[in-house]
Amino acid sequence: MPVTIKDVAKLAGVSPSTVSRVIANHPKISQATKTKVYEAMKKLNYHPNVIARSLANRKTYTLGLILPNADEDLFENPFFIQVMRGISSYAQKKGYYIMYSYCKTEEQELKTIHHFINSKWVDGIILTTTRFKDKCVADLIKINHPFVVIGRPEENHKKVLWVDNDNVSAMYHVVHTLIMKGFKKIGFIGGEHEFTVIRDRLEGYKKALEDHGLPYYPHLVKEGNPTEKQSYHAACDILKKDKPDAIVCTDDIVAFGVLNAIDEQVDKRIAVVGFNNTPMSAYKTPSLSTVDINAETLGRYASKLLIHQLESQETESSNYIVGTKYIERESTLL
Amino acid sequence: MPVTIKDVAKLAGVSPSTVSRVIANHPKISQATKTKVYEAMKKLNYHPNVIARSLANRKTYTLGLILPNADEDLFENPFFIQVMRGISSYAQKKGYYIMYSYCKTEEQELKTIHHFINSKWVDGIILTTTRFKDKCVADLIKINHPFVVIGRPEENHKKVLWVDNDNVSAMYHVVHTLIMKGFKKIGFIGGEHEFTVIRDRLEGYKKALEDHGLPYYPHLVKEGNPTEKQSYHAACDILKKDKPDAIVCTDDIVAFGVLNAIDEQVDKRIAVVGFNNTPMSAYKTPSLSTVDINAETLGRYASKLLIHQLESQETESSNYIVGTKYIERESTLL
DNA sequence: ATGAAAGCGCTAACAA
DNA sequence: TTGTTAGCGCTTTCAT
Repeated sequence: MPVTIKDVAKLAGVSPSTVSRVIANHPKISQATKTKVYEAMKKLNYHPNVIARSLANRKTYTLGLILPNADEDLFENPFFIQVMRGISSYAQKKGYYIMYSYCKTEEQELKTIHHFINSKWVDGIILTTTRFKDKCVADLIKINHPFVVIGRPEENHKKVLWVDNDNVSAMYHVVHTLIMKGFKKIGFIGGEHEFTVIRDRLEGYKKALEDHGLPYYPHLVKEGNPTEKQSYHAACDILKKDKPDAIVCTDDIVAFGVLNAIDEQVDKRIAVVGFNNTPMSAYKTPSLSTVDINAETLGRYASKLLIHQLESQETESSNYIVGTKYIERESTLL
Repeated sequence: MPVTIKDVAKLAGVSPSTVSRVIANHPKISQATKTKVYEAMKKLNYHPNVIARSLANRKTYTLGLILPNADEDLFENPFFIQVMRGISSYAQKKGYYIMYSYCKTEEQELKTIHHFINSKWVDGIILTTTRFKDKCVADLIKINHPFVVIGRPEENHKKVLWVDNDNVSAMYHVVHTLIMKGFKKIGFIGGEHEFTVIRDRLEGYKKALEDHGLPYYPHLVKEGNPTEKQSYHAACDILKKDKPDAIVCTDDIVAFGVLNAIDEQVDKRIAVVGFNNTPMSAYKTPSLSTVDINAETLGRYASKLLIHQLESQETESSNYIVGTKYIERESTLL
């Protein structure tokens, strides 16, 4: 038989509601009764039942985390685990718990989100990637349920909570740096165009070329499935037609595929830059120049924004931009 | 105002309990009322409130996942994310959700476990690593709460649900294979001795040496913090005193540190084997021979065992041994 | 500052 | 086969 609030009340010689008030740290409660109640709780080893509290409160103190389950490759990307740790570190501090769910497709994401919300499982939702016209974002806006998204949503910037890197300027900086070092013909290989992060990085790439008066060659730009294999083929395609002196990529895994393709060339002097600063990027030979996007910070701010909204606290803004850092390694030192 | 079971009952012209029975797929319910109720649910867009159901049922359909948060290095180890995916894939199929929590220390693990249980958040607990005399395991046994552990607990084999690789024979096989290839003086560098997985792999190492009539040299064996840096130093220590022709490691990250140390040697002809088949192991130059431990399968079986126990289904046994596979790559081809 | 009582939404024993 | 009723454990008006 579990010990309930009633047992505590009885032992402390007060009413259940008083015990409840003590737990909730209600202001108008005398120090004397507080002490009595705390003692009774200790003596009985009482612990509030979260489920009962949730039912009465209509608040579960749980956040639902939607994780994509794309390719193996993509998945083992430490990005997600870093994000999860960031989310958890803030949430835990605030007494929130995280429920996660892997979703294979956008359809399944929608289904999971609706289930989380309809069944009243969670107070808020965290999305970890943003598509161009994201149905999840659209739905969440429509049903007006609290959520935050990692990655800038294409529409409704103001209404939506989001955290992201400034991917345009991050990639701009990479390309700019390469150009300053004397690279002139720079290719771009990226993931699916439907994700805003890819679009942004492509935009930064284009902008940098433009600002430096360099032409944009469509045949040097490839987007697609960001696996090592696909990226290898993408690089081969480019190298068959032309010979860039550098290739920037939207992910380290993409860069690895590109490096493999370059390795088969006679002239291997092509600089490569990845993105995300995965552990692998440092281990590879040659080590890979890449961009650290501070994934853990992205996660931490995501839960921060969401929890603040749930507790209707004032926030400076509805979004955060997390800084990035270009890390130069051997793959750009030719 | 949320739509409840009462609204459905009213519209369908039945009692709330009948609706409840329809939801639970109770056998003794006429097809006619079933249809009526389903229609009413559709019409009202009704979704059961899990929290209320949990309170009435004393069952949350939620599993608590305890994740260690050791070193950055360790953490970005894809092992955990693979395990998580495995857990989730089975749980989701069975209608269970997963709540995760990162714990920095064993103390915090204990605290989190007790909180999960005391507050009635979860039906069962999943532990992702096992220490030698694991306090979490001991506590969970003491309070007799359902749980499963990934890694074989040192004590109470029979009473506890667990899944693990056969780490003794996995490492035995590695060392055996090396010996068969002509390696004679084989070192061992591993993680903390407090973890059973490390103990087991060490045991397999010793056994293989013994079975092949090779001596066990304590100065060729190091255990400690399994970071790249620490492992580098451990390897340096060994190489200062002696010159093994192979070193087996309990983790790929350890092996990377060892490779760095070897790289500084004049004679680099020392074979290295890692463990866990991380993506990095294939990318490294030279690529690293390693052992695939099927982390996702470990996770899947863990949730399977736990959920079966929660639903008091018969299980063939209280534990699973998940197969391993030695993957030979360049680091052992000298 | 504290207590009584109703209710959060669902389930289950007991009746019918 | 279905309805009635009494909880599950906690919160929260409304009194006092």
